[in-house]
Amino acid sequence: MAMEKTFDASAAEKRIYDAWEASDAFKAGANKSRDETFTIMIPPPNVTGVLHVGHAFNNTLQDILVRWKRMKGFDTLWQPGQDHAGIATQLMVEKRLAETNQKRTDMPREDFLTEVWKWKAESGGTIIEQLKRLGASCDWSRNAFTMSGAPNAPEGEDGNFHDAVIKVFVKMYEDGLIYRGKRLVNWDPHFETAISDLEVENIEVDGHMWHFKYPLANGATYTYIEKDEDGVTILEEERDYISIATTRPETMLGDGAVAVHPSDERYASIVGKLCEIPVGPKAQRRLIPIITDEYPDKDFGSGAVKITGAHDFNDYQVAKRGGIPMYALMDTKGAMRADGRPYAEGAATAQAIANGEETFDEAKIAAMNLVPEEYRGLDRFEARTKVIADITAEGLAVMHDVTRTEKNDDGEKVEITETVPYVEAKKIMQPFGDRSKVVIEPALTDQWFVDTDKIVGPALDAVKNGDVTIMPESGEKVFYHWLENIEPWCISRQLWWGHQIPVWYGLDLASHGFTDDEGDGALDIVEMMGLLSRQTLLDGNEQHHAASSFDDVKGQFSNVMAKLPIPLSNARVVEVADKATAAHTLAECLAQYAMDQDPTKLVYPVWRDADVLDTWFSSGLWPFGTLGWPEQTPELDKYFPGDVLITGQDILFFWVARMMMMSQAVEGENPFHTVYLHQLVRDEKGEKMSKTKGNVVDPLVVVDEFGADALRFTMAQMAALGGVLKLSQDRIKGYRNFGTKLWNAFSFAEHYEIPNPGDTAMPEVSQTLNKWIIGETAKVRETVDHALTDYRFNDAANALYAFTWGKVCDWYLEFSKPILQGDDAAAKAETQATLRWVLDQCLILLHPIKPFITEELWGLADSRAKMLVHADWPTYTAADLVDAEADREMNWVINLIESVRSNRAQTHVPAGAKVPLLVQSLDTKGQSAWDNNHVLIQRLARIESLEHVTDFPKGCVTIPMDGGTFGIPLEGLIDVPEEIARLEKSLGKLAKELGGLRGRLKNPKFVESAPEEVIAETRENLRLREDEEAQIKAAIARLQELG
RNA sequence: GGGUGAUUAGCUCAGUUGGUAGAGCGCUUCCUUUACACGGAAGAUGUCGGGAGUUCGAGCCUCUCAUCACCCA
Repeated sequence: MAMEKTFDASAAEKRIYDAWEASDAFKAGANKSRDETFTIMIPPPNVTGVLHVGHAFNNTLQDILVRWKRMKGFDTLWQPGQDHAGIATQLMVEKRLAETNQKRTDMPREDFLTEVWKWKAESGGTIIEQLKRLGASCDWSRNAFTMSGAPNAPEGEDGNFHDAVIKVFVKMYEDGLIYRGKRLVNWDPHFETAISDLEVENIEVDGHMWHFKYPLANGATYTYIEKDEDGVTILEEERDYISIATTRPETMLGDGAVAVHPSDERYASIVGKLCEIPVGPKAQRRLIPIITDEYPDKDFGSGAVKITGAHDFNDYQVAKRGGIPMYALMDTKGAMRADGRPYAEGAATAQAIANGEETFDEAKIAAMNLVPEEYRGLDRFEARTKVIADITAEGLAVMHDVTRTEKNDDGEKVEITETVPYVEAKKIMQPFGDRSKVVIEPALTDQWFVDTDKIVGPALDAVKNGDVTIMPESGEKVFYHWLENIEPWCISRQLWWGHQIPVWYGLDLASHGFTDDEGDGALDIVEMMGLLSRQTLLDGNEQHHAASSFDDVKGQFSNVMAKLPIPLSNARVVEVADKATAAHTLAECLAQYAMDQDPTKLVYPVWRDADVLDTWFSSGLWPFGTLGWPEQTPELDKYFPGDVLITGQDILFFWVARMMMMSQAVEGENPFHTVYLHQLVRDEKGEKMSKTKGNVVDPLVVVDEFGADALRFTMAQMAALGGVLKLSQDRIKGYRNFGTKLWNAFSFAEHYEIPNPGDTAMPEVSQTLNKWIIGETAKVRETVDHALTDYRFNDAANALYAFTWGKVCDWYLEFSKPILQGDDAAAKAETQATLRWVLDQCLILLHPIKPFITEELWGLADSRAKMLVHADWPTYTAADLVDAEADREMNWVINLIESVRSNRAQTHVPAGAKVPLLVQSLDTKGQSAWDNNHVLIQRLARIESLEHVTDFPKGCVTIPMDGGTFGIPLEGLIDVPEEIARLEKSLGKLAKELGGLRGRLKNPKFVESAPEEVIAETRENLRLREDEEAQIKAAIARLQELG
């Protein structure tokens, strides 16, 4: 069966991939011939995801390493899987529900989760199929999912991941590494959840800065003096207010203070006084103190800053330092709060606090709603507009004069000066949710945090002491910088899709005054009812415990209850939906008890945290969760810790650092020894790919057009460490052509009817040509191994390209033609065997990068012991196989052919014409090189004959070679002046080089300090150049005689 | 504002302990020669961003300036 003209990738790829899978070629440990393991954990793509060019790059590199190690006989595992991707997936399913006018919040949580699982079943396999099209050789039988084994998972989604996540949470909770706290977090008003710092994108947008007057209390005044840089007073006036600049007027209602810098003389006289927030009902304007803090920048705005601890990260720090109350103004949707007691009451309490007349704690502040009735329920941006309008209307906006030119009724230009509110147009950095794209609101909420300070140490040390290498090295600096300044990691998310936090809460009865007034160890009805009538159960504190299930947590609550007076000490712990239900249930059962005095009916209701864990909490467990942890499986034993993590630089903090911290915190080991970070893949101009720009390259479209191998080779070739990745269509096309070149090398072999028995051993050879190519093969094998060992994928790809095309196809195949067509049966047989062997080596060495076409060509043989995917990687070395003499001779031949061709072309000898060749003073080595290879030389350089001469004729082009000078007599064929000009040009170049070489050698310091071999090399170089110069000069002389 | 990286042929990029610059694509000329026109042969193009320094010698090391990109504020 004759080979097709080119490799039909689209037809062959699926067939080949199916054959690999059918033979379990990718299974963990497949083709192992040694005990060493090689493990790569795939960075799990989102289960919602579709393959983008970053995945294609990332997974190509992983596949190259895995295929290479598998062929080398390592016990290899490439662990695949997907991430449940909390926010992204929930968003996706919500969008889908919206198509049928359904909303998540209209359905029970269970039903929504069923929808998500349904959606996962439908489209979760997409990315797997796409990875297969790339040729990814993952052990798909082990495919993992970060939500596997969750309580609500449908059949077929069993697995250990949920257990692992819960177990780690409980362990870290018990070890004191996880805590609950009220802190300012990034709040996404669209998803109504907290998100981590890393999920926030700060984008510069056009904003405004408003300037408002905060009147001093009781009509106080002060002299405001503004000085310029030289200390000269430029403004002096009496003021009864302090001017505040803000980009967020709607948060003024929550101000707790005004801060100025301690060194700011302008305000020194009013520090400690009170000023009035100029918004809200006049009767209840709140007064807040003017304080000092290092935070305000004297040169920014007015130098005075309003402090709104619950709505700004900087203010939060100031408020914490200064003990300033932080009043939360917004609800979970980013609208102004509408809950709680009337504004007047809240404002009065706040005033009492500001006056120091009343103490406060977190819970008390949190319950207060300081939004005046007229603003309640407004969206935050509507509220902003209204606040601005109200303040301006009252005359408390800072005004300034603006002059503009206008045409009056007569068409004349007139200048009009108006006094308008002072509003600066300003670029401001605004935080956006990376998923929701809405403005993130800092919000003061109760969240769960990992105490990263406590677990960051081992991860830092691992890199510092070299246990984990980050490539490129610059990644290490970035890693240190982030980890050394690490913030607590907020891990709770107010979502439904995810691992529900395994924490249960109960009302803290001890703190509710369920006290035993009589001290008799028992509560009587009066004592209990007294408490209930105060109705403080809902506002009060809670206690919480973590455990992997409700049954496990029961005991912990019982233990606490046991310390309470009878009969509460015997109450049965039951689970209810939420806090409100708990309070209700408790009250009801106490009332019941009051009637029947039956302690067996007493219950203590607890409720589970409704939140789920940050997706990255579970993906942090990926290196061992995928191997069956917490079960001590054989796979865990064998494949953990793994070897290399290949991932994008953008994910270093999100994932890499957290995996390192979690692996250490849980298993006490580093999850891998090497991290290979790569950049974002960009378009050919170096710009980020984005849908809006329309420059997104779909890897599957590329695969359709050029085949997976071409894309893979391009990816490998781009993968220089630390480099920017620019993907260009032309390159991909070029490497597709490379595949065709390889294909044609095989059709060459077929054309010459070279036997193809398969699995040929390296032949014993006597022909120089064959010795040479075997040596070249050994060299490239070493280069490839070294390159891949060092993760220099581009070096490996380039070396293989240069070898296959530049050595095998350009020279070896050409050289072999005369032998293959000749009569020397022994030489022919040897060359046939060598050629087959060399081509097989090309397939083996190229297979990790170009798996499909190589497997296809491998299959052309009569029989093969194994598929190429499991072929044994060669171990021969250049030291054993390179024959220096053969090497020298073949290079001499190549050199001669190239020189003759070059001279022919430049002197316009017709390409088809055969020319005679002359040679002068050829030494024995040269003569033998000629004798051995003259057939090749004559054929490839189109030479008629060789004649020994003592002098070259006039009009002869000379070719200086090691061991003799060749010449082509061209009298009458060449354009003399043109040829002289050409030679003089090269003489000019040579003179420059000679100058440099001579200059160096004449410099005594160079001779003194440079290493021996460098000097020797320079001398040899000079000798050769001088030789060349002499020959060119001679050639010019001859030509001049002619002219 | 802080950090990291980049700046090399027309384009996209290599260049591993400092020894005097390479690849692919594109371009020019020639060739349809019995593996391959997704091919073959030959060729042109670089004060390695600017400036200074260390060195016998700098694309590579140091400093500085400029421009760009990304990350974090």
